[in-house]
Amino acid sequence: MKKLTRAEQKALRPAQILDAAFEEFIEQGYTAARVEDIAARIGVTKGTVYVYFPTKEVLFSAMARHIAVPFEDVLADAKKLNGSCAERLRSLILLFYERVMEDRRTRELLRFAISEGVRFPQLIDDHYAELIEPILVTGQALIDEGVRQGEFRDGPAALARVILAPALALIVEALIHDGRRDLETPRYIEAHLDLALHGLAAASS
Amino acid sequence: MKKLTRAEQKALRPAQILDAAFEEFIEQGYTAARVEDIAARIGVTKGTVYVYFPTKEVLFSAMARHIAVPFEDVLADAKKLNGSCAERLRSLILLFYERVMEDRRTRELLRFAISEGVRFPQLIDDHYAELIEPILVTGQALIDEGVRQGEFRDGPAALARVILAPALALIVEALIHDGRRDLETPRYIEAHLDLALHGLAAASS
Amino acid sequence: MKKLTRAEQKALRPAQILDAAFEEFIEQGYTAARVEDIAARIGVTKGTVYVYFPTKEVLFSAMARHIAVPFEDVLADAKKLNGSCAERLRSLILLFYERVMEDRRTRELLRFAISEGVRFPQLIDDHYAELIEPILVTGQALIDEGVRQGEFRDGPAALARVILAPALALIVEALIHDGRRDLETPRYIEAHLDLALHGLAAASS
Amino acid sequence: MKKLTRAEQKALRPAQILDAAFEEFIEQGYTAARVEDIAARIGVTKGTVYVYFPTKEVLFSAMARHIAVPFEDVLADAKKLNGSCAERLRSLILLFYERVMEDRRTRELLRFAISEGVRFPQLIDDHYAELIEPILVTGQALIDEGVRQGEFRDGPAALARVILAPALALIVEALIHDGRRDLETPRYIEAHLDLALHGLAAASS
DNA sequence: AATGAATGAGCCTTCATTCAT
DNA sequence: TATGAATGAAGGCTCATTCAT
Repeated sequence: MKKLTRAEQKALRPAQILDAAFEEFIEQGYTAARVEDIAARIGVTKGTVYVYFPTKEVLFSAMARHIAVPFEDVLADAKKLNGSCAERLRSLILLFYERVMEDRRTRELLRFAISEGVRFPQLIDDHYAELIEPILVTGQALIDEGVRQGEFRDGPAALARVILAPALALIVEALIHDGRRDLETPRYIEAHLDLALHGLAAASS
Repeated sequence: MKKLTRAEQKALRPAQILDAAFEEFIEQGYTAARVEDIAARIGVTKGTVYVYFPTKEVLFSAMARHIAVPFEDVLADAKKLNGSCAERLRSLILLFYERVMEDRRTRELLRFAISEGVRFPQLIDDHYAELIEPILVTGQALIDEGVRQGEFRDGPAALARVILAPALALIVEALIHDGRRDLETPRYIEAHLDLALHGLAAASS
Repeated sequence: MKKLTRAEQKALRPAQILDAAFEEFIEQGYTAARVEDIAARIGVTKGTVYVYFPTKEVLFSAMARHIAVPFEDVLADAKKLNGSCAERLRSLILLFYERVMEDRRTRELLRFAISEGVRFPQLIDDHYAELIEPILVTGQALIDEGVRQGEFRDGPAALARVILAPALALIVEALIHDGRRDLETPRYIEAHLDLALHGLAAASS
Repeated sequence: MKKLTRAEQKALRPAQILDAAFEEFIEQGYTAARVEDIAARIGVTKGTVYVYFPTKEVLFSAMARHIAVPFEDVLADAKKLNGSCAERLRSLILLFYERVMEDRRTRELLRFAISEGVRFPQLIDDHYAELIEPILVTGQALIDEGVRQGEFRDGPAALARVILAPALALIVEALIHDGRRDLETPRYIEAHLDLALHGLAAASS
């Protein structure tokens, strides 16, 4: 198991370093994190990190991109949903909870967006455009379709950002309490779905 | 106006330092902020900061408490609301937007909760207990009253955290985009109110 | 003796540091010299050096300017010379040996010009224009005057750079052998004067 | 041309490395030069350099010896000179300009003698004994012969170091200005020859 | 109360050198 | 012979903190 060839080792190193960097940056923040501690997490010395990443800043950016990758296929899955608009909206919300809220890596990505945004504005804007915006666009398209079909009522509430907001808010609560408090996630999600679907429902329902 | 006695000067110093610290900590984060830059903001040297605060950590905690003060009277105002439960809920939500979302200082307090939470967990927990929890309790009490009075339907949606979540989410969006993008706040708030009130409304309404 | 006030100490620091830097840069060269060793020479820590000079590069430039100062009054003295042109040329050459060749600080300045010129071209050019050029101009004026007066013969040899060259060459020998070999300075100077004066002498002399 | 057998390649490697080292050491100085950059100049990696030279220090010494080789036959040519002593001295001086002053490699050797002398005193002393001293001895012998033959006057000026000094001084000027200034070499050489020959000429001439 | 010179621990980054491939 | 991943000892520079004035 421990016997990897040099070439194999090398191919794995960047991802290893990035994963270690993720943990260290989360725990300490960009400035307080030490390159040496990142290296130590995978049993190498700091020189090795510099073989792959020229500066701490580049390492951070690369780490952010690396972590964001799995985020991308949430969208792919969102496109495959079936059923009435209400059913599909419900599924979209649930998908968001499962894949974003419940995945530590994407959750922590939001922490970086908030805490290191001043230092890496470009990074944040790119991530927003690539990850968040498409989900909002998908959600909005779904809502608009529901309105056209008479499933949802036409009114100001038909705004995807607001409909999905409780999921974002729960991630924030999770980041703030960081395991020190019970979020009552199942009940929260149920309330969210209930509010969204009732709030959007056409008057005759 | 500029002529303050030494005694007056002295009485103001701590608040001055705390305000300067707030700005610097926001822009740089706890670790990257420099005591010397905080001092420079009010035209003194770093030695002066140490006259009032023994360490950078203590300074940060004091700053957080100092910034949180105006937050407290949101609650007082919330208690004075009149009208039907729906009207009062509406007012409570609007109050939250006006006094929290729109106030830079309380908004940035949330940034600290997210970015420095690992370093100052006690601080975060205290703030949550003193500031957020009472508002949620007040909101929940209002909703529960509405349910008892038949104004609101009885169901899972009747959860204050979810009802208020869009306001929290908008603050987060504000922190992330930091002025680089239009949040469409008025439309967002309208949608939030519309969703909350329709989502909670009793069926016969 | 050891009792200096803070203010006095501070006023002396820059010069102290610059003198220490001079010694260290000579012994090690710019790149190999360590700021910490410079500081240690005057019994302070490296942080202190950075209180006065923001980078090692700036420190080096400041040191070069500091060392070059005494150089300047060689020129002033050169202007005061009396006697025939031959006597004044003789005195100028001797002045150069006494004040430049025999002064360790100006001698080492030439080493920096040669060894660190690639790194600090501006510095070298400035020094050349301020220190060497005026001496050559003075020497050339003297020679030209001698020619006009019939004291010196008119010919290609009447070129100050060549007439003074042996002095420069001796400095170079001194830098190369660095005390490991006897330069026979008195005999060398005598030969230089003899060559210059006979070489320039009008045919009839 | 580009097709060399491995064996040929191998035989050339050391010289290639030494040439590359020469360039890099000139541009950066011993300490600042990087082994990796030396390797890159000939399209290999630093490991290769270590195959041939165990340390950077050894590499530097080897480079100095390698560069000095062509220097040696200046002497051989000097021995072949014909004509009167004045003619032979003239030729010797010109030979020195052509072969030393005008050859970048030997010129830069002088820079190393001055800048890295403290680090490699043995190297400098060896070079001096092998390269400079013989030339001075040859020059001195020639002058002495001229004196004996009545061609040159007997006096202090008859010192080879002083007679040849302007050539050394011009090399130094070349090193200092490094192409940023016109040295007026032809005129300078003419002046040098004129001064030397007039300065040494017997009184009756 | 305010200053700012001085400290020294600490961190990012570099690079000569090693060695398994 | 050549490679280049990995090491680890440095070294430049920063900054929280101290303290004499």
